[in-house]
Amino acid sequence: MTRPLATKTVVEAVTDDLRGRILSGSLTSETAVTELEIATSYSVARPTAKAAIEKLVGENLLVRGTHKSARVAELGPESVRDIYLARAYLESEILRRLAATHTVPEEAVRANADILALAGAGDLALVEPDMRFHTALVDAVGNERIARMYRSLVSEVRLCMTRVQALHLLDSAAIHAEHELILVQLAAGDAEGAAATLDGHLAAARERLAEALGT
Amino acid sequence: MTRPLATKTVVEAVTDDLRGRILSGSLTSETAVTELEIATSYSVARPTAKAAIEKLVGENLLVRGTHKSARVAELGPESVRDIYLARAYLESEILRRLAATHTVPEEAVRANADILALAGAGDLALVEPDMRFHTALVDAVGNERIARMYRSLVSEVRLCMTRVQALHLLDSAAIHAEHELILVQLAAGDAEGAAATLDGHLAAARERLAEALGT
DNA sequence: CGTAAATTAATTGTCTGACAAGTATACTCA
DNA sequence: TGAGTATACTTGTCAGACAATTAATTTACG
Repeated sequence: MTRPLATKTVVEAVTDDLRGRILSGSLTSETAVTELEIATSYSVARPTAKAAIEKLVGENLLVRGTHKSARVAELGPESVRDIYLARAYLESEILRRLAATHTVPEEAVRANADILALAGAGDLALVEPDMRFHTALVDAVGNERIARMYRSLVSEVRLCMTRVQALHLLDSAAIHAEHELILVQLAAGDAEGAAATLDGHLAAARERLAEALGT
Repeated sequence: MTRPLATKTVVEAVTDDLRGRILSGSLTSETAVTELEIATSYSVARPTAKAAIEKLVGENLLVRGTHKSARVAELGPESVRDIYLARAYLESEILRRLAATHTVPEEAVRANADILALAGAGDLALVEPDMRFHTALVDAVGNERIARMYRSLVSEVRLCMTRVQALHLLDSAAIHAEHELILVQLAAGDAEGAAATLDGHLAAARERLAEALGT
């Protein structure tokens, strides 16, 4: 069996780099993303730039109307609440099912340990292990489509977080403690408890983020 | 406020028609979908056909590797189980939340009535109101991203169903009864009961569909 | 006769260049 | 100052072409 090596087409390369720029916050909704600008800055043809933009529109990271320039999706408080509520719907049910089989994903344990290790490394550094913790839970159910759906949400969540990276929204100790509680409840098979803890965990983050983005 | 009138670009028109042909089953995974064939049959340029194909790939209705022709996504038993399990994850949590507020969506009630009305109209006719029932429940939570995720699953479910339309997999009376029970449990605020009923409802459909598609 | 290598055909990836169509802005004239 | 027109900018679509890769067919050799 030959391993499928990661060869990237030009469109994919541009898409990935653009996505990185969006998620890192160096591309904001203030500046328009025109096809010509992308094409010239990457030295590719316009159809190539167009394809990359349309891919990101499909991922809901960019928005654009017909004959209008694409822009980074602006995420107001209502979008943040929508995203986090969607997360809560997905993840609380996931926890119920994991608790039913007393499953405690190893990757989630490692990710939570990393949160403690990075305690004083700045707020932005906490985002990655936090995301990894939740992603590990989702992946543990082994459902391809659930994982796909969650990925699309995660992109938007990261988009939010870069906007408020300067604010001290994340308290590493509190996050670690709540995650730990969830893991304990999973091991104990306490489905309702785990779901409730997660709801609280996400609700707190949601409201703080929504408030920070509020006009 | 000007109403956004539904003008379709050529790419959208081709995409919509192609999607219809896929969901109706007139395009199967046996025949390859080449860019040139689409371009000539619709009398559009190849880049236009390419864009339409890539849109449908983004919707997981078509699959294709680099430098290979696109094909309708083949859905074996494992895909069916994956899809239905994802549905169960989403919908059972949705029912819990709807039950918490004793919400009984009117559209779901109407859809379930239609299932009875179409009792003897052939199996394929039952798919539409069945889908409408579940979609109504999802839409009732008022979450844009949840709705988006569910839509992508529904497309794949319909893709499955067209493959087994000849089999008598759906018993309208049983479906109606289970739906009715869910609505009653929602009204009573019985979250666990509604979730359990749904799980059974989806599990039965899933196994019958998976078995029918089994090699 | 069967297997492996080489050639050929088919398909997609990407580019250049162009024109049409729509949007938004700026400008002119009343 | 306000309204209508004119202009620049951007996207939608097309045509044509070449490169790169995959798959199939043919050929050569054991």
